[in-house]
Amino acid sequence: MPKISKPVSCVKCPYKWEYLNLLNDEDVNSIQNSCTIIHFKKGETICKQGTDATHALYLAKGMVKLYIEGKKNLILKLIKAGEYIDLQTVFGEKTYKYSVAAMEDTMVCMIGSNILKGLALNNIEYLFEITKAISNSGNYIFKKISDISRKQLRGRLADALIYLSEEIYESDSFDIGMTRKELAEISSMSMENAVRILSEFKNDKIIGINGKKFKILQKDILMKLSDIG
Amino acid sequence: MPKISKPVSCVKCPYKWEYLNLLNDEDVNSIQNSCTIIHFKKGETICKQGTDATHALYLAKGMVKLYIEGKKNLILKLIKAGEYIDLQTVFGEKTYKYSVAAMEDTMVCMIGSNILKGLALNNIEYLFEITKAISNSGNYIFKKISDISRKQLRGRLADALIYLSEEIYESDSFDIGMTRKELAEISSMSMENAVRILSEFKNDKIIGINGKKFKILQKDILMKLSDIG
DNA sequence: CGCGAGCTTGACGTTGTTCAACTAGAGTGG
DNA sequence: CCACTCTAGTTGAACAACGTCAAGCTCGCG
Repeated sequence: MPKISKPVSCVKCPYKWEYLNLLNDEDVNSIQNSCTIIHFKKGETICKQGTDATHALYLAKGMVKLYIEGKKNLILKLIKAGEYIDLQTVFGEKTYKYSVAAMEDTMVCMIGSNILKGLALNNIEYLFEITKAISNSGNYIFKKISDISRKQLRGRLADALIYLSEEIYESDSFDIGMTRKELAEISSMSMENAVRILSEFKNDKIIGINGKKFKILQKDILMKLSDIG
Repeated sequence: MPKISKPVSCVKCPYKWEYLNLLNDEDVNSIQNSCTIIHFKKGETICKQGTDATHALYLAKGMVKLYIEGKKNLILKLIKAGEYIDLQTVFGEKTYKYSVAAMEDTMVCMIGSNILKGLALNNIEYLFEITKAISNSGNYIFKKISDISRKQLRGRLADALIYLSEEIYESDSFDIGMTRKELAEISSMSMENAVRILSEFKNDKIIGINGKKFKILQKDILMKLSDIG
């Protein structure tokens, strides 16, 4: 079960949102009072598709996957520490359109939706940054939907590998930190096909694989595969 | 070529955005001064994927399609009069992630990005409504991506027909106002398959078709097809 | 040592795209 | 007014892409 606590000081918190300092002391205080800190273990569900959002979820530490559930899951994106997970559900229709689960041990700050909305309405620069964040988070989805609906297996898997390398781990060598099944769910394909194409890439010396440790050897080819789809 | 003019009065405009009255006179004035009205004919491109947004586009009259270009297009949604077309490109990263084209004769108000952002920063209720609009527009895309990535042809075409009937034309009988190719681009399939499945639906008396005039005869079956994917 | 979860590979059937041929209707120029 | 052409729509058949099923493998853990 998740471990629950209260923040000691939001102002001094090393994990705080970069725009928190746009708020005055009183407003930070009201965040701090309404905030609950929850620790999730790897695999635990943080929010569930179909339920209503009652809190804004700020990801202070760790990493989560945001995915759509169904007969087969589709992972839309991974989120790293320092971002709100779900602002558009707080400011728009309040039903979650997706589920979120921890990819590693994770620390989440839950702030009551009404508290956050209330003080956004009191501080326009803060609201402006929130609006920017929501906009950019939406923009990412456009790329995803176009990639998934048009590219074939190799292109989609290349996309996933580039995504992990550039956006998530920011290195050519990384531990994917997930199962083959999850990698397939990022690329919207069956687990077997993900494995098959990984083997192809390995045989063609495009990537090196050792268990969950991946190394991108020929990024130009991956890029090309992503390009031609 | 598009026909260009200036607004006479934004306050008295019958097509104005429903939240325009949150602004004070001075701010409405600055919108009116910076606004250019453009009339597009059916088929004309309103904005082009890959270019940078310099203006907010408000759709006063008509209907447009918002689509991602590539070897094959994917129509993400149709937008009816009374909405901004692209707020997330104004408030987030300013490169258009999609193209927009007129589905019928259309009237668009172009308002300089900086003007709109500037007065959003002066009027918090206005910004709040903008934030809500951006959030909900993003939420729609989540449904789309999950439908497209997981359902098969029949389910996706059923989705498109239900979408046209419920969201766009709000009737069981409607003129689709687009080619079979565009209908296929909504459902992310080849034009030939769209035609084939339409014929199936027609033979099974699920829908009636006469040229571009469609009539939904057995909505429950369409719903079921959408459900089982 | 045995068990189970995750991984790997091959074979096969299904789904969807592409190519090709044909039809109907709308617009054009003689 | 009639050929001509062009585009949208329609249908069939071949082929490629992808998912599913099944079998076996490996590694960590009790």
